[in-house]
Amino acid sequence: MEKHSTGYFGSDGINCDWNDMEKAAISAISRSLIEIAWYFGPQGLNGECCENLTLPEFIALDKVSTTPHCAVQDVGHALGFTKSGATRIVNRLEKKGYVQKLKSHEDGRICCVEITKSGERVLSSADSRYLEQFHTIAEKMPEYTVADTVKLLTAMAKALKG
Amino acid sequence: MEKHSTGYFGSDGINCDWNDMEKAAISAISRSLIEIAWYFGPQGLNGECCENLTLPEFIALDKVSTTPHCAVQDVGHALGFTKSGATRIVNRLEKKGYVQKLKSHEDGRICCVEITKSGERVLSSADSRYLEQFHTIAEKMPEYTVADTVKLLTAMAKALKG
DNA sequence: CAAAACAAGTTGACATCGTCAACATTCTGT
DNA sequence: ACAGAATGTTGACGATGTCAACTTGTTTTG
Repeated sequence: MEKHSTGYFGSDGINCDWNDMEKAAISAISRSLIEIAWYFGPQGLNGECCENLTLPEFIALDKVSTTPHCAVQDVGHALGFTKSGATRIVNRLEKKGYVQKLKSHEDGRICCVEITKSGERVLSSADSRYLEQFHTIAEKMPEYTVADTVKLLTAMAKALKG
Repeated sequence: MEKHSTGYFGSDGINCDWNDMEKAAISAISRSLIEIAWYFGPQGLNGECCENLTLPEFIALDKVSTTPHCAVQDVGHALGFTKSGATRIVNRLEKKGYVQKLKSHEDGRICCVEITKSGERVLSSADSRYLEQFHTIAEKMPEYTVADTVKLLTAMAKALKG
């Protein structure tokens, strides 16, 4: 459970998963992770998930669309932003017409952010774009089926949250 | 080969890998990808690969360390930046003492960017940090061995470049 | 060989984007 | 009712990348 907290290069050979990999191969893992993160991240795909939507905006919009009575801070938490940053990204989405802000009836301090029809359209379009990208990549991995790749990535995403 | 170029939601059932997944599951893939990209990307890990190094800086430093006679623009290409942006990120690394610029002897226009000892140290430290993160995540995926996960991610990273 | 075209790198002006701190407004607990 | 806490907004700011114009050095071409 805590075996990695004191270093994963442990040379004692006990409780270490990395024994049979040389340092070079290990380093390759972090490069792969970064490669993937960079490719699908904020700078990848020409810096936009689809026309008119950056990656943080996509994530924010997704959060709004999947959260009933979504507060501004909920968006902030999804992104790891401060409440100030949350306000700003929600405002941007509002200016683009993808969300609207409504005062909550239960709590006057809270803004309920809701996705608009236009927002749903662009969200789905961005989704498609990512899927297309993924499909293209998956095709270049003949040693894996698409289903297997999807399964592992899904498990990994789930592990990130847990 | 070209089956996805006309849409991967094809309903004809021919040449379509997505048949047996509902739309929700498909959408989950792009969410997983984004989850991963966000986690390991520029905003993840507190916005720094390790103390004093952002993700673009890490990538730049890695490029420098693996490219003999690395020109400023080589760094730019690795990141998808303009030559102007490349100049700026190299300058930042230089100011931090992680690289140094030398005029090329073969071509007076070119700056050979070289990593310093201090740069190598921080690069390795950032590497470790990523590895640690990965290890933590991998532990939360009991259905896969670390080796299998590594293998797939490596294949995926390779596919991105190809 | 000289002039034009091209390529590498730098720089000033600028746009974007997120943080910090201070603030207004609205709840909550006692 | 009142102190304290929570939500959200805003001005000032810093970080970061682009664009266009420029300098310098190389290559091509007539």
